[in-house]
Amino acid sequence: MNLFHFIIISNTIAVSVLFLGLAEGDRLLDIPCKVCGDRSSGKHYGIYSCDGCSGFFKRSIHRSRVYTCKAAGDLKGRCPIDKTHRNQCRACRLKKCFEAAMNKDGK
Amino acid sequence: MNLFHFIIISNTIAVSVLFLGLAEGDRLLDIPCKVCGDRSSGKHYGIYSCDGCSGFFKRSIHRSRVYTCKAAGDLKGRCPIDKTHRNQCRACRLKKCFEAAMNKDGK
DNA sequence: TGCAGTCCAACGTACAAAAAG
DNA sequence: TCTTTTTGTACGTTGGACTGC
Ligand SMILES: [Zn+2]
Ligand SMILES: [Zn+2]
Ligand SMILES: [Zn+2]
Ligand SMILES: [Zn+2]
Repeated sequence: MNLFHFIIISNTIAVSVLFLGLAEGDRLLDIPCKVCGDRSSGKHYGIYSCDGCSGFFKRSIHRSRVYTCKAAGDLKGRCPIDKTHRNQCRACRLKKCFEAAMNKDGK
Repeated sequence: MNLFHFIIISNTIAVSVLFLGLAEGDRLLDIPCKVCGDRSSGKHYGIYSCDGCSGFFKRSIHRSRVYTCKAAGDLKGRCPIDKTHRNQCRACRLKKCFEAAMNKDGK
């Protein structure tokens, strides 16, 4: 949180103004998961993400998973990842996790 | 944390600005944590220790924790305690805290 | 001032439920 | 059907930020 404190004094008047700025770490509710759009419960592995994507990324990393997208042709690697489809293709889900800048060390 | 306080005074106006900045050399002492070798932020419970070991010791003492090392045979009670392994065995971490002379009363 | 206590976001482990095979 | 794997929630732990003495 940023904190600035200004005191301005003229002849007979003193004004003290305290600014508290909302910064990155402050609690902001209802920010959706950057991977699937579901409701996030805060930051996980560097980005706002839901418990599902957070757990999926954690398991994939800890076990060094390599997934393959089973779609064919132009559809390959382009599976939709939202709350209802996120479990249909692990390859595309993990890809989207990385694209959303998820990382092991929480940035 | 470094703290700079500037006061600028002209004829009829004084401006006081308080900057709170995070500075590099501040809490980063050259003396490492005697338990895990991570950088310490000063003395905690009697010895130079990092925030992690300090918090771990505090929680263990306040809640009278008793941990058991899960290693077998000759390895029992000899788990390596450094920055990357300190969370893998609470028993050995706490043991090392005591061996480094950590104590409740900070002396 | 430095350090102990408090707070809490983010983490890891465990597990019931669901899905896969 | 049965067995194995995966999912996502629950819950305890970690450690950095903050408060107070
Ligand atoms: Zn998600
Ligand atoms: Zn796919
Ligand atoms: Zn330490
Ligand atoms: Zn051990």
